[in-house]
Amino acid sequence: MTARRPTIDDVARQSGVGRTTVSRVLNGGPNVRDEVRERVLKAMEALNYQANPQARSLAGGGSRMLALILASDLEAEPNSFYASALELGALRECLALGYQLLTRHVPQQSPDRRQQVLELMTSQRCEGLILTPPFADDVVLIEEIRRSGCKVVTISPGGPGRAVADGVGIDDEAGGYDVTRHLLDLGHRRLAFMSGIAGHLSAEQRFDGLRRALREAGPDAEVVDLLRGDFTFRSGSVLTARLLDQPNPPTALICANDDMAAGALSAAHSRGLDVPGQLSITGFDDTPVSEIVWPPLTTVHQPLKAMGREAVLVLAGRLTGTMRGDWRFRTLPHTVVPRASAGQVLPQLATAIA
Amino acid sequence: MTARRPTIDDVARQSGVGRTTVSRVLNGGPNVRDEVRERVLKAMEALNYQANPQARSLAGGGSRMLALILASDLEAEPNSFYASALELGALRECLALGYQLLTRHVPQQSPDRRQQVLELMTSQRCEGLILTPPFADDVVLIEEIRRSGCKVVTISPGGPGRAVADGVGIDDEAGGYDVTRHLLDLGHRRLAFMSGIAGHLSAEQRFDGLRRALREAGPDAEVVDLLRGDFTFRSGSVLTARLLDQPNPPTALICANDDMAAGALSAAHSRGLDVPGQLSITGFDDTPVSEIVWPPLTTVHQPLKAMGREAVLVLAGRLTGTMRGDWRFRTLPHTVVPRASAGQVLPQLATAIA
DNA sequence: GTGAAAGCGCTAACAG
DNA sequence: CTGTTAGCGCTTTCAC
Repeated sequence: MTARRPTIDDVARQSGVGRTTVSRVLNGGPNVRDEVRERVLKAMEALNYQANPQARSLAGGGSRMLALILASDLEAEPNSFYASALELGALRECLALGYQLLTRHVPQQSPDRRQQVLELMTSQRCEGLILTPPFADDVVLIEEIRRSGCKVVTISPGGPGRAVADGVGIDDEAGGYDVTRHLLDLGHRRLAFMSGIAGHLSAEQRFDGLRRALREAGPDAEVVDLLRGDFTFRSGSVLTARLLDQPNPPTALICANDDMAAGALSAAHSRGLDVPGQLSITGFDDTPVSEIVWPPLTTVHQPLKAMGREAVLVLAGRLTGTMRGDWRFRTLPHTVVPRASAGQVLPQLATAIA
Repeated sequence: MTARRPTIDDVARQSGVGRTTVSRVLNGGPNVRDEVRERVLKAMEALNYQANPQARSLAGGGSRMLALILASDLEAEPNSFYASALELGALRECLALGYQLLTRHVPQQSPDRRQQVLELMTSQRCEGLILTPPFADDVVLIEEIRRSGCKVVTISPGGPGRAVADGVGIDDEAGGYDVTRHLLDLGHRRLAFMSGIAGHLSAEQRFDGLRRALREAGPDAEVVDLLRGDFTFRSGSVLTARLLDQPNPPTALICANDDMAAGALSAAHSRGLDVPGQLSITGFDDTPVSEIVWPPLTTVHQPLKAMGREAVLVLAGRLTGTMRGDWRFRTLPHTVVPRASAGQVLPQLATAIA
């Protein structure tokens, strides 16, 4: 029933060479005459041959398996768009380079989270791992992974991660600065910031950028509230509802990601607040969420697909030895995407404050 | 550097038995004294042994690899939430049962889409495939997969798929019926329906349900428009904008999924239309999108995680031989989730029509 | 340049 | 009940 797949020996026989030679052309090895290589390639074509990855990896050749590790919040819905975009970018590059990509969500609060990552790595014989925050700054984990001979690249490492592995990401501090400037330019002076979980260092840097922008803007601009969310829609809506309960709320709320901004929007709507008329809200990431909500979110675009692609490229470079030397952090460009959720401070609000 | 992983022989030596015996306890085989099994288990524990899946699969044992095939629209953003929920449910069950899960998005319009699925299957040595629409109704594909000795289970097959493989899903016709009844009960009589791509048969059945509900409701209830979308947010907003351009629009719009409903909502907002005051909108699936938008979407809950879980269970049953006999379709319960996007027809609108 | 031989870690007959 | 013997398809020394 099951048509047996052709093996390397079938190709060898068909092309009248030894098995080793086939293996050589398969792996782009040296010491094969062009004429012979040609012949082997033709036989592969004819037989529709494809190397068996299991056998290959068992025999000691690389497994050509990479893994993308994403943090998940056991009970909260995962930030699917963020994950998908990263995955898509990585996947495309893997395809182009002939790697396999495994994507795994690991509960970030789990006490054995490191163990889970390590287990995936060993059981699947991964050659390279892509770590997203907060794993990207888990120096201990990174060292353990490397000890097993696996390459590591981090997405958006906050600082510690950059010292121990290659990394890819945007300049988060500048992103926070830029979106804050955008709001300041619109006339806002009373701002609130909603951060994500504390371990997500690169997101924390967005707040550093906000502070820098405020310092530059002078003493009349201030952060009236600092809310600690967890990147979820729910936290965004709950915290914003609480924020709006207080007297003299801010005129603008900067959120560390789009999901929380969507939650903030929802809370504003439930109170019948006009956005951006009475409250401007901004997100971060520019995931599809920012266009799905109403009004569409002003946000900071992060080139997630490119980041995924770049991560694979780095891994491949380290694996093949093309890339050598010190850890490198590759900064990709970000942009503020002005949409309708952030607007000018209304005159009466501005004067009320003055 | 790289600590060599313990092999089955290490375990055998350590526990003083033959390699085969270890293999047997590994695979839960019969013919092992409890005392010996105990001893072997202890040795595995002590050595922190984990079977090498590559070797296992190469040796002819099952690869224990399952794959979830999702349709993607090359250029459109994927319906991430739908995919994630299905994946999460499947993944959890896989973990429990000791299977690996591979998730792959395949462009549904690609001429070689079947080839892509088949290639993934053979290259990864999958033992079972979970097919989502429209692949779930691709009888040719299903037969080809089975010919390779791989088990198949479909998610939401529309009809053809049910005749050739096991399936899991809700009663989509009833779902369409129920949400339509909900709207009729709210007083709506002029309805519009937005469908997804034509090949997605189970989604088409939702429309059958709508028609049944209308027939029951009598002649004054009617479908004033039938829009053909493609399940994306964009198609939802574009088509709705067009719909609202026409004179005498419907009072309610039933969308075949949440993403299109979100798009519809967005289009309504851009025109300053009150939802649900002037237009009620409903979605389908109850993905997080339905809570992210404003007002939250009335929708039909589809137990996606349970569907993913159930699919793996079926595959496992067929693989182990626990489940035998004819293809079975397992219907999971759905429910209408009333939220704020659908409301009563306003008196003036009702009379305007009368 | 090329091929023969020796495994990688495991499962699956087949004997005991 | 348990162990022995062959491979699964490939990469890798190491001869030629």
